[in-house]
Amino acid sequence: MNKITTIKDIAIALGISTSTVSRILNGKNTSNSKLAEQVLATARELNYQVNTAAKGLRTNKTGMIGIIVPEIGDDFFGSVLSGMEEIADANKYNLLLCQSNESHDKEIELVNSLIACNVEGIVISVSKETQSLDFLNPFLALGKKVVVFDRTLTHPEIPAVIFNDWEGTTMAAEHLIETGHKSFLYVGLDKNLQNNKDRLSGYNQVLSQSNLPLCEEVYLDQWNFTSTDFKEIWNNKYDAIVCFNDVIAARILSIAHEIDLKIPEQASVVGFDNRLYSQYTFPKLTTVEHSTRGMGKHVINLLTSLLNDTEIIPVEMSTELVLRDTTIKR
Amino acid sequence: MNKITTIKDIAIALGISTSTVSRILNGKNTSNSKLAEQVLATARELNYQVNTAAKGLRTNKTGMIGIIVPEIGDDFFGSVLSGMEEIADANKYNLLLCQSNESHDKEIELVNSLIACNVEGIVISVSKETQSLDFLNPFLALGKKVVVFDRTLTHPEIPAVIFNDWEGTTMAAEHLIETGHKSFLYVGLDKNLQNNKDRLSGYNQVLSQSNLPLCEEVYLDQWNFTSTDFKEIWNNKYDAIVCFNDVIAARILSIAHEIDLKIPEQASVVGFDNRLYSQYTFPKLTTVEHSTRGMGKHVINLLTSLLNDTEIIPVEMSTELVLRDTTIKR
DNA sequence: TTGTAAGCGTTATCAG
DNA sequence: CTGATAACGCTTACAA
Repeated sequence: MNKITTIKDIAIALGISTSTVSRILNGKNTSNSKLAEQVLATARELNYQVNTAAKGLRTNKTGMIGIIVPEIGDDFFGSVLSGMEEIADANKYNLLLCQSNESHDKEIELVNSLIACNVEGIVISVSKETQSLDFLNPFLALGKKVVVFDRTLTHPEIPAVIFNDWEGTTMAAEHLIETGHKSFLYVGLDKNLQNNKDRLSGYNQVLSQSNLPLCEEVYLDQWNFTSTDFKEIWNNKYDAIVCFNDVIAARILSIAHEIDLKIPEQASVVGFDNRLYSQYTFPKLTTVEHSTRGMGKHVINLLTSLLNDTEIIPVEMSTELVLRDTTIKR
Repeated sequence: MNKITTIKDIAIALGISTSTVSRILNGKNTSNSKLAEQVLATARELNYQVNTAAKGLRTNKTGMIGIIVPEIGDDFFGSVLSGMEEIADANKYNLLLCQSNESHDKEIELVNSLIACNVEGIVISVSKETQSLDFLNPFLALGKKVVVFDRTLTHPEIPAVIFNDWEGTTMAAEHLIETGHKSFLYVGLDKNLQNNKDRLSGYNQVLSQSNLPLCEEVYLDQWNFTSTDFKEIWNNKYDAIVCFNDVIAARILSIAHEIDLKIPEQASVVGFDNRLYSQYTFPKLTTVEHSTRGMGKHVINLLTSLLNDTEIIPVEMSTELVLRDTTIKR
């Protein structure tokens, strides 16, 4: 079993000191390019890899970022994570991945564990239980940085990255009203999420400008509501069903087949997210698209610029209405 | 800005040595429970968190596992990752997440970066380009452990975790034959993937036992094939279309609406994976389910037992046929 | 049981 | 430019 190569091995091989090796490896010896070449060559030869733990111990820079999301398996977070990894990798940061399983206690535990790992920063999307970001104060007090995204709460020292949800639903509302829709049912997930408020208010704002009644609101468990539940809610009262996200919209389409509710003939349906499967529903789902990978990229950009006082590279986080087959002119 | 608490701070606060603190924190001082209590209390009070980098430097145990997948945003890997995180967390391991973007060069780079982070083990699902696991030999030579999953290649020292894909498609084939299907089209993604061979051979084995012609095979890019492409392939020749996965099956259902191919009346369709959206297609997709989270759990179980010489806790990785509406009796 | 001291791999300081 | 030395936070012989 080989031992791992250290700078000491390189130093011995060339008969020089570890400090010189370290300097050259870090590009801090300007002249003496001949020696530099030798060191680099030997390093390559021995497949030297810096020990980031030792380096971090000395410099207090570990190049690690902690990620806390409620559920990794959720395809929304998966897509955001993918964008995060891309930018982190480009900036030589590593991601330590954790899931809170929607538990606030678990979040607190994870933050401590990330402190233990000496991460430089944390990006987090909070659990449903979480009421405040104050539990991150001990972490901030260490001079570390936090960015909160998607599921956010306000905190004086923590920047938040969210979609402009309001803009997205405004576009959807305008389209629906132009095509003659008059009575809106809004199907949400959790009344208190900031996202929910933004999406709902986008619809309501346009409705009120057009002198139409505001959305009636109903909140359902996205995985478990039944067709009977929905039939009663629907009750032939609405010509537009606007949903918090595509999961809910897809379930409604599925239920519509069961209760013989014709979409889009009897009611139009609009989702939110433009998830992969929204093009596989029948009819194909009209929805609001925003760039989830773009969000992930932006979050890590923001954090790394916080960590290094560098400029933020703008990332497109556009929103647009994707018209498919669940909406129709009335 | 607070400094982080170290064992030194605790030692000073109580007027004892750091070694004593260390021992107590690691549960190595059996008696003198009074002192132990004091240490623990002070640690809690100062919100002490062990510095895992320093600990790892000394003990060569970092508690970190590197994960390399081709694409984090893929919902299959997302789900596997979620299972991994659960077990890793339960065993006090942290996960370092990387994506190869299907590039073998990137994989090599990532392994080096994981060596730099001093991970104890790596779990990897290889890129499409990867032809051999030999690039992991330097890592293995360091006495570290590797487990390969889902997209696997054989290597004398690396255990592989895969689904029993053969079993799954065997069940599907039996069902289709019992319900009177006679001519099979297999739609795959990449002829060389081991998964692909297993799934295909599950179908073919049952067909040959039943004296029916084997599947005709066609391989398509899961995101980009067109309805014209498919119409030509289909050409009214098959009564069963069996697919490598649900993504392909969902696209075929979507295309079927366009080219006026009636599913399941003209042909039955079977997917593989039971992904979330397979219940949102129309008609709802018949598919083979296997536990992706279960796979993730099993992989980390296996790796941690390799690392600690502990026993492997069995995890259910069952396969079953989920009958929905894309198959019919002929 | 306790403290002293050395060392894990690296980098920063300082003297030459 | 280079090398000796100390230090980062922690664990572990070894000695007391």
